[in-house]
Amino acid sequence: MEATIKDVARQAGVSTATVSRVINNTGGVRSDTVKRVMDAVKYVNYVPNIMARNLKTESSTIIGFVISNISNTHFTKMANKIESILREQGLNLIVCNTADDPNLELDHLQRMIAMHADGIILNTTCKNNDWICELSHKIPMVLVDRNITDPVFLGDFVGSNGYGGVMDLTKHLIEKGHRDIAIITSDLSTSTGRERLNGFSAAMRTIGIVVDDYYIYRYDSQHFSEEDGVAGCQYLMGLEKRPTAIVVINNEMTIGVYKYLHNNDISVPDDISVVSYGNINNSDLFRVEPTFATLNPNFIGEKAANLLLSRIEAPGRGNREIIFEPLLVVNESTKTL
Amino acid sequence: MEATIKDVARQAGVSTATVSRVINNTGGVRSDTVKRVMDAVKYVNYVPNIMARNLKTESSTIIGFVISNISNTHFTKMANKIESILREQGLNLIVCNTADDPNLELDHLQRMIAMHADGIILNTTCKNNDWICELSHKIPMVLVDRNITDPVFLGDFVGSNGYGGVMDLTKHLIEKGHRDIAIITSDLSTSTGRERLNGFSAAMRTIGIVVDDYYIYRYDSQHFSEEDGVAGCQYLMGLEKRPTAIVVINNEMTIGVYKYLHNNDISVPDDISVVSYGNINNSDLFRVEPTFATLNPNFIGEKAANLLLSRIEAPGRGNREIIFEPLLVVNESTKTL
DNA sequence: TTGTACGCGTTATCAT
DNA sequence: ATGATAACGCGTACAA
Repeated sequence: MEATIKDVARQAGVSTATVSRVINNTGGVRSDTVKRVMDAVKYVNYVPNIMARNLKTESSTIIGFVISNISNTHFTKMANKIESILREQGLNLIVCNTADDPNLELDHLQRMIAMHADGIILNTTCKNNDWICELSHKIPMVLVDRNITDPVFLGDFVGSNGYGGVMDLTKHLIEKGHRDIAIITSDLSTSTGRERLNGFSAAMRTIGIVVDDYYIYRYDSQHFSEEDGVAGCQYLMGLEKRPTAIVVINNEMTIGVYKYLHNNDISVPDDISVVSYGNINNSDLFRVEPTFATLNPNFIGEKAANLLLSRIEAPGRGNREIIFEPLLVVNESTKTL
Repeated sequence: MEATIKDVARQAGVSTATVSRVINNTGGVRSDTVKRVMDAVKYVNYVPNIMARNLKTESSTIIGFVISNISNTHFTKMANKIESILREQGLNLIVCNTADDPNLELDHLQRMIAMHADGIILNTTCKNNDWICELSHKIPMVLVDRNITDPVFLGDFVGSNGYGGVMDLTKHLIEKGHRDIAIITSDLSTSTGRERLNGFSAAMRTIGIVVDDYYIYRYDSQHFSEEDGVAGCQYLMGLEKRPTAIVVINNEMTIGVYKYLHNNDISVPDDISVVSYGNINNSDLFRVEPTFATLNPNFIGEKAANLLLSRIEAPGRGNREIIFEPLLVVNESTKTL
């Protein structure tokens, strides 16, 4: 079916070795034979078989970007940035979506290693930590957003200060006079989930409120999705005594919260204040612009790509961490009590 | 470095053939040897080399999804849907972003063919038509959104009726009394760009207006991006006599239009009416909900995935086309003159 | 039930 | 400057 290097060789009347030299331009071939080979390549429509090539060379030019939610613009913007940087180095980015399913994460990572990818940028589910720690010794790896704090892990991390960011958001509400402040958080087995909740708790402690498992205004959802935001908001709005403000710990869930409130004619910020950890795409066009803590996917993507490149150069180097400091952007979604 | 099938064989004290039989469970192996092999696999941490495997089997389980804009939720939602369908068949979706660059499109497609992908779902740049037509005879291919109307092309197409959709949008404006109607369109070498402009022209003809190259209210941008929407809007708002309404032919450009108008304190719909071809993510939260023609990425994704699956079964079958009929959703962005 | 041996398409080594 | 050939890791006849 597909033309192989042999077909080209036969067509050009040379050996496969020469063809190989030409298509990889290793040099040492007379210019007229180069031309003969090139013509033959065109003629038989030859495309080198990557499988076979990698089998020999023990390398691909593939970088895997494995993410938990391909519909979240936070990640797609990151993907854009990463791709543009890697492409300059002749590397090809491949995006894989785990949908936060640990099994899919394993699948994708297995495939990456099986393809002999040159590196991986991973937004992990945090459910395969041991396995990933082992993997990190075999392939250059950079984690984004969610960290793995295991001494065995070898690689870099780029994320944001979720503790400080959520603390700032919460303090902002406190300064506006709020006390009955709710939080919609998610999967606490992720580093981000824990950190952000801790930031909230720390801020609440300053006004003498303990946020524990029994804190009435706390909702721990399973995922970080819009649907989970809806569910969390529904729960909170169903309470006998409603909170006056909600802290939502990621952008997608905030959208869910906004939609629930809008669909149920609950006004922001008149009836309830809302703050979000992380930018929401196009939120400057929203009826009520959310107050949020900035998260910069371009920044994170750029750092991650560069860390990975330097790690590919020196795979054994020590772990590095880059933490983005979110800024508080105050908009219309919070009112003074 | 990496453990190979030989290491497993040595460790388990069997031949490589037996190991192969076990990991592919082809059967015909005593259960205790199966166990011995499995243990050895764990022990040496063996992952089969996909390159080598595919080199033998002449197949991968890879499906390429090559798109023009990974930041457009239209495509990421499609990706989610496609992935969930393909996964049931044990196929792995890989997403590649061309950013509407014909060279990147070639790169990605070359790599897909070189990886012996089992199929491709493509949102083409429409700049490599001849090459893609040839390619379509070598690998099962389904086009989404943008079509290639070349008799040589072998494959399926899933898209939407851009002609009718934009015509409906325009007629809606006409019925509201608008006459000075502008259009922001894009790259007319794409099938979608042409079609949608034609729909607009047809509607305008019903009120005796000719939309040609010199039609003052027409802006042809290069890409379909938000930035191009901004530029188009800026041009139109700079005209001596402004239009009273704008038809924008995709969702991203509409966002650009919205942002330009918002940033320049031009009110929608009081100062100008706007309609969009295609849904805008979260537009139900917008200050002014846009009137738009629906585009259903889930629908398109589902159809595309299923067409591809059936084409993989029978690669030579005749071309098929599925056209989604957009619905007009009237919201607040259009006012009666 | 298990093992031996060949070939997939490529690159790299060693001759020539 | 070019060619013959061994390897890469795997699956699979065929043999045992």
